[in-house]
Amino acid sequence: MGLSLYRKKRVFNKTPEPRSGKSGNGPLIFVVQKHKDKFASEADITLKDRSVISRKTIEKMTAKEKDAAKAGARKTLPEKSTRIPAADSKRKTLLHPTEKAQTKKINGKELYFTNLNKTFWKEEKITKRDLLNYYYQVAPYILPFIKDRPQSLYRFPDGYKGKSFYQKDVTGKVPDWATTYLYHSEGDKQDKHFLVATDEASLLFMVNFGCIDINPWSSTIKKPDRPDWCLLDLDPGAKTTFNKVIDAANAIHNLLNDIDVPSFPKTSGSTGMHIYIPLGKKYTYEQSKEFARVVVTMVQRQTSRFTTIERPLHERQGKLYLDFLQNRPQATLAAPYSVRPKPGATVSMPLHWEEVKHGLKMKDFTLKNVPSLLEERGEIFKPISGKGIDMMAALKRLQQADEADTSQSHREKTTVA
DNA sequence: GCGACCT
DNA sequence: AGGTCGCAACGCTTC
DNA sequence: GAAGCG
Repeated sequence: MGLSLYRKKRVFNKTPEPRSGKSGNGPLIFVVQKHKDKFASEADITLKDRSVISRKTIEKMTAKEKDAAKAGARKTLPEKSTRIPAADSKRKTLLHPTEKAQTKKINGKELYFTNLNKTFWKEEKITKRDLLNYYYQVAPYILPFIKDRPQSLYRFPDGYKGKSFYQKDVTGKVPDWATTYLYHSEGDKQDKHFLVATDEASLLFMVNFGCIDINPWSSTIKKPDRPDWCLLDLDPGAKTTFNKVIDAANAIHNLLNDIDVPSFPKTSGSTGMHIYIPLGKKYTYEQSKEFARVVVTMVQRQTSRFTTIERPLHERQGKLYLDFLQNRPQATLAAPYSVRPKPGATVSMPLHWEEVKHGLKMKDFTLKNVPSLLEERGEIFKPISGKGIDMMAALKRLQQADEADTSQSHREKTTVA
């Protein structure tokens, strides 16, 4: 329960017209209503979006990006990054370069690695051994974001183009030393168990099991109802360029900056981007989802030319889908530093916001270059599992920003008129 | 990838 | 001994 | 009530 925000009435256009820079899309829509628990002291919040919220910053941003695109180069800047000694170049490869199977002791557990010579990416000549070596090298970086979290296994026993399947229930399929998490599905009385990642051994076990990407819950088994972070998933349609994804990401960043909410971007490794907002295990999935709904709704209205929050594919018209529904129990997204089952063995790569600009390419980050990149750049995603935002304060600021922009748009209109 | 269950 | 099979499932939305 | 979506 908790913060419940619902659509009162859908008024805005399903296929919004290209904004000619004049008016918004009409009155809103959302009412954030208090419920008796967590936010009992808060008054109802009504956003009357005229959808002019940060248009200027968007336009500014777009101009800046044009310059940047002209200038070419993408600069990186390690600000506050953490070098993780264990992942420095001293951390060598895990596996023998030619043996097709091999036993290794990891975290005191015997792991039998199989089919090491099997090709997982044909074009790039990447083998299962390469994949295991990759995760061994980045284990110190990825583990904080998967540790103690139940995993959805997405298995590709024959490489990224081969037959694949999802697996949640691992009852009887994993070694005795593995940690699992009891669950029941539907009206099923049968005991089922998620695999829980706990350490390097469990990570490498998953990879040997055919998992190319790692898909953890947003919460840990210690507090399964309280996600560490809120997720915004930018999922481009077929005819959306990656530069548009970048525009939308920056629009989200600008809005969140305006309300003092920290956010952390990464490439998805597939076609889109993911943005993380730290919640510090303070809120429910429901609250996280509704917060995300407000944010993407406001951003969608600023960027209605090329984004949508409509779920049915045919409603999207090839636009960039701003997905906030991943903020629910048991939903997963590829973890930071996860390889993806995609051409080029792309990696879901955490970025500095300054890097999120035109010219950035998904294939800038792959299994081949990420380990050495990490040595240079260090860890930058730590804050996503740190101190969380004050969601109520953020919503208030969101409303204030909304109202300020609304009245500003009125002023502009009357001045012009 | 691998165990369960057929032939 | 070899072949085939199964291996997720939930909230939301529209039809 | 079923079927699509992620």
